[in-house]
Parts: sequence; C-alpha cells; structure tokens
Amino acid sequence: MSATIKQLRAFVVVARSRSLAQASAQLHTSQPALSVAIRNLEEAAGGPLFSRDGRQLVLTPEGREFLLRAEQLLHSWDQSLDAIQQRFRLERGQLQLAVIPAFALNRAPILLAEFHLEHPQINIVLEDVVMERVVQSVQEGRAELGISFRPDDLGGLEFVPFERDRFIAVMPAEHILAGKKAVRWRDLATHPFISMNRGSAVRRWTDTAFEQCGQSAQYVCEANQLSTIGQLVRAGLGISAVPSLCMVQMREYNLTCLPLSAPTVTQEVGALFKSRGNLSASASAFLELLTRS
Amino acid sequence: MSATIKQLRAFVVVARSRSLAQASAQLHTSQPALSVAIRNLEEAAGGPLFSRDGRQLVLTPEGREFLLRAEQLLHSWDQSLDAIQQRFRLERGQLQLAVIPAFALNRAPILLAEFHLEHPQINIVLEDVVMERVVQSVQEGRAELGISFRPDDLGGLEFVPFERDRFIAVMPAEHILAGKKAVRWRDLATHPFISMNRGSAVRRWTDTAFEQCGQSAQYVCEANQLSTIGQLVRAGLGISAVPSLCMVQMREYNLTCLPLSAPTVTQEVGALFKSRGNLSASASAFLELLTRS
DNA sequence: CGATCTTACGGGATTCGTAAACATA
DNA sequence: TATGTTTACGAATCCCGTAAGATCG
Repeated sequence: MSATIKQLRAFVVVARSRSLAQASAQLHTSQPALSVAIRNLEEAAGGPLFSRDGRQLVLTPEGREFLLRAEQLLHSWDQSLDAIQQRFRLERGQLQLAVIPAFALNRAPILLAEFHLEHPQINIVLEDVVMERVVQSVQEGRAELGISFRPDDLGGLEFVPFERDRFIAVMPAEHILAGKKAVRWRDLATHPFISMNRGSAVRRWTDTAFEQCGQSAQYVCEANQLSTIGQLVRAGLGISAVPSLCMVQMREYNLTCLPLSAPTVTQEVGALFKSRGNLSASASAFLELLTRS
Repeated sequence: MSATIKQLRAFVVVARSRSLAQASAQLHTSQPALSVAIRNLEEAAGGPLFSRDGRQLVLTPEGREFLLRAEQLLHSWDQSLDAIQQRFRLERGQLQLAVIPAFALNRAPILLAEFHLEHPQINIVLEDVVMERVVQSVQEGRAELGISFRPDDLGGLEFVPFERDRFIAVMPAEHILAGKKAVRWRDLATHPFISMNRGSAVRRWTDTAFEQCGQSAQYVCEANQLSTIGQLVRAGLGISAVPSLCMVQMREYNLTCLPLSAPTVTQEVGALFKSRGNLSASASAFLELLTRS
C-alpha cells in the first residue's frame, strides 16, 4: 500500500510526542487507528520508523531522517493548498488588464479603486494601450481581460458589452456653438475640426459620421492622444468629437461637451477575453463588477 | 474533504493530457473514478482547476499555478519515500563506527572491505580512538556502533561480545625466549618489559597478570600506541605482552608472538551500542556481520 | 495492577467500476 | 453519430472505533 498525507501527519505528531496515546488525543482519533496508520506507513517506507522498546516509541535513525522530510513535505503541502484557496477567495493573485486610454482615464480609476477596496491583496497590472493592442494583449495572454470598444475583428475572443458610448462634440466654453443644448454633425462641418490620426477606430467612426450627413470635416490637426486633442481644442485651434467616455476628462480642461446627433454614433464598450471558463477568479470578479453596473 | 496524494497524482496526469480518457488509461483506472477524483480535488482547492468547455479539460489560471506546485510536491514526495526505502535497502546511508586501534588496525580493514563490497553506497565513517573514547562516542551519538574490549563501566550501553582475545607475548625473533612454543607471565618478569601507559586498560590487565603469578615486571618504557610498542620491541629495548588482536601487526614488524599463560588473560571483544532497536539498517547489518563470524 | 501498545472484528464511510445519461463536434 | 464527460448505483475496499489481548514498569 502507498503512503498517504494523513499517515504522514500522524507520523509527525507521534514522533514529536513519542506516544501513541498522546498523539491520538491531539489528532482526535483512537490509539489503535494510529497504531495501524504508523504500521502502514512503515510498510510503505520499507522498514521500522520507530523502535518499540518498552512502551515508548523512539525514532530509529531512518525515522529521524524521515521526520525531517515529512515536516518539510507537510509544510509545502499545506502552503500549496492554502495558496490556491487564497486565489479562489481573492485574497491573493493578479488582475491583468489591457484597457483603452479613454476607459483607463475616465472609468478605470473608480472601478479599480472599488475593486481594490474589496480585494486589497490582488495585485492590479494595468496596460493602457490603443484598441488594437488591447486585443493583441488578450490574445497573447499578457492580459486576462481587455476593455475596449467592440473591435471589428474579435480574433477569436469573446466580447461582452457593458456600456454604450455615444460621440459628443467638444469645444471651448466661449465657442459659438457652446450655447446650444445639442449639435448635429453638419454643425461641426462648418468649423475647424481636430481629430484622431488616420487609422484609428475613432477616426474611422467620425469620418463615417460626416459622410452619413453628407458633409466633410475641415480637418486642421490630428493627434494620437485624447488628452492632446483636448488641449488643442482648449487652445482654440478647433473643435472635435470624442467618445462620451472622455467627458469627465474634457470637462477638466474646461471644455463644453454637447450631445451629438444626426447620425447618433454609438459604440459598444465591453470586456474582451479568451473564454469565460479560463478566467481567473480575480478576473471573473472584475468582469462581474463591470457588467453589474 | 481533504485532498490526497492520489488525487494530486491524477490531477497532474489529467492536466498534462487534457483528457480524462487518456489519463484514465495511463493511471489504470476508470474515467468516472478520475472524474470524481478531480471534482473532489477541486472542492478541496476551493474552486475549479479545469474549465470544461466542450470535452476538453483546460487548466484555469489557478489550475496552472496548482500544477506547478503539484509537480514539485509529488517530486519531493517520491524522492523522500525513495530515500528512506534506499536506507532500509542499504543502498544509501552512513555507518558511523568508533573502534579501538587494535581492532581498527587488524580486523576492521577486512570486515569493512567485505561490508563495502556488499553495500558500496554506504558511507563509512571510522573513528579509531582508545576504549574510553569509544564508549563516549557511542553515548554521545557520534558513532552508532562501537567496537572494543568489554569496558568496566558500560555506561548504559549494550555490549555484544563476538570474539575472545587472549594476551600474547611479543619479542624480537632473535630473543632468547623466541624459540619456545609458549611462555608464562613469570618468564616475562625476568626480562625488560615495555607496556602501555598507566591508566589504560591493557596496562591494568598486564599489571593484574603479573600480580596473579606473584611477579612484578621490569618496566623499561611505556607508550600509548601499540605500533610504538611494536617498534620499541623490534629495537630490542625489551619484550611486551599485547592482545592477540595485534598479532598480524606485530608479525609485520618481524616480531615473534607466543601464547601466554599462567594466568591466561582473556578479554571479550564486542560491539557497543545504545539499543538494538535504535540501530540504523546499516549499523544492524554490520553488527550482524560482526556476530556471525 | 496501571498504563500503553497491539491485535481482532464489526460498522460506516469512501472509492471504484459498470451502466446509463448527457454534451459536443 | 461518435467521442468523451458526467451522473447513478451497486460492490468492494479501506479506515475507524470498540473491545480484548499482550507487554512492561
């Protein structure tokens, strides 16, 4: 018969107390049960671990060495199980996220603060990169969870939307349009326009919107970062249209944000991941936090 | 329920093959048995180790970490059990001996060579010291087994004699007594005598022998080491009486050894140890080798 | 005689294997 | 439909606890 963890645990206690009687009390079991457990362990070990001279159990030299190994082994065992249990209880682990800048700047801080408050032992690794790289990071396993607009090509990933975003117009507070309640894309076409660089998803969406209302924008400048665009607008270079996700940030630049329609461009914002079953406990918890709001 | 080694072993095989069917064949068990084993392990771990999407079992992130720990754990486990089994099979271990010089020089080499031939993996540690220190070494655990004449005070140790030693007379080949078949202690009293230092057991025994035949020796020199005594005799300084154990060595010095009687002084040579049960497998084997001859 | 370990044996829990149901490509 | 996993259930095994026996101080 093969040895078991239980036998090892019994062995350590017996070796320490040098008595089956004491050990049995400590282990909440009966003396005879221990007796056979030790006997079976000795059979598995290939020889006597104790010398039974008289009524005291004294470790043999082999037993002494085995005791050292057994203690070490049990420690590793308990530690390993504990570590995994802690991961499932969210008392340990990592949360690897890849997030588009718009979300990273405006939503993520609040959500992550909330998550951290609930699970302070989870180490958060946040990768704030453009949409295409979010997809890539999730595919390549650098991030378990991505947050972005719905990509055109999911690339084998799952996408769970949890928010709808619409484009808003952004302009300096003193701009001529700033007094309106809302604006249309055709209204924007008559003003110098600052946009994202060609090739970005946001740029494609604004281009499409202008097309749909039969106008073309007066591009004066383009930039990669939303914060740069915000500052350009602030400086009076032109106006822009950005996802409403960025509203908080834009308002911090003292810019006016107005609803934008005709067409109303909406985008799904959601979580990207390989598959639900392969998410870690921490990633699942964060996904749940995302989708319950 | 608590996890078991068996479950851990099953987990590793399943994780590697990502299939219960394959793993069950490899483990010589049935699929359903594995299924419940994995389920029970997951219960002990506190969450899912595999994601069961479709019919392939893919490790979850927690499962991946657990796999690393499990492999390490099983390796340590197997290694520990192997190490102990090897000790019992005498394929590994130490033989710590404390031996009096007379035995170390004359008997031990042959015995140890024989032991080493049978058990080449056993590391032999030989401490060749005087009788009193042999007892001390065994008592203090530096040596498991001592070999010496029977000490006056066993000091709580067991003594198992395996040989009787008698004193012999030693002299140069050209000495006047060298032509005899045997000599008596009273014959020695008429010649200059070289003896062990006062305080040694051998000295006490020779003193007693001279007393018993009503003579007193003509001490000319005393020394600590038998080899020194041998060389002194060789140089013609005098004759001596030594344990027959040393006969081989004395003959190598070209000395004549003769039986010595009236009285015939005999001493038990034996093994000293704390208790039979506390001997290691290697020490037991050597003790058996000693006593079977 | 008291304390302790060992052996014997009956009851209970665990585990296993067969068979059937279920799920998926 | 074929392959593979899960569930259900009867059977075997293993383990434990009580009781009796053995041993030593």
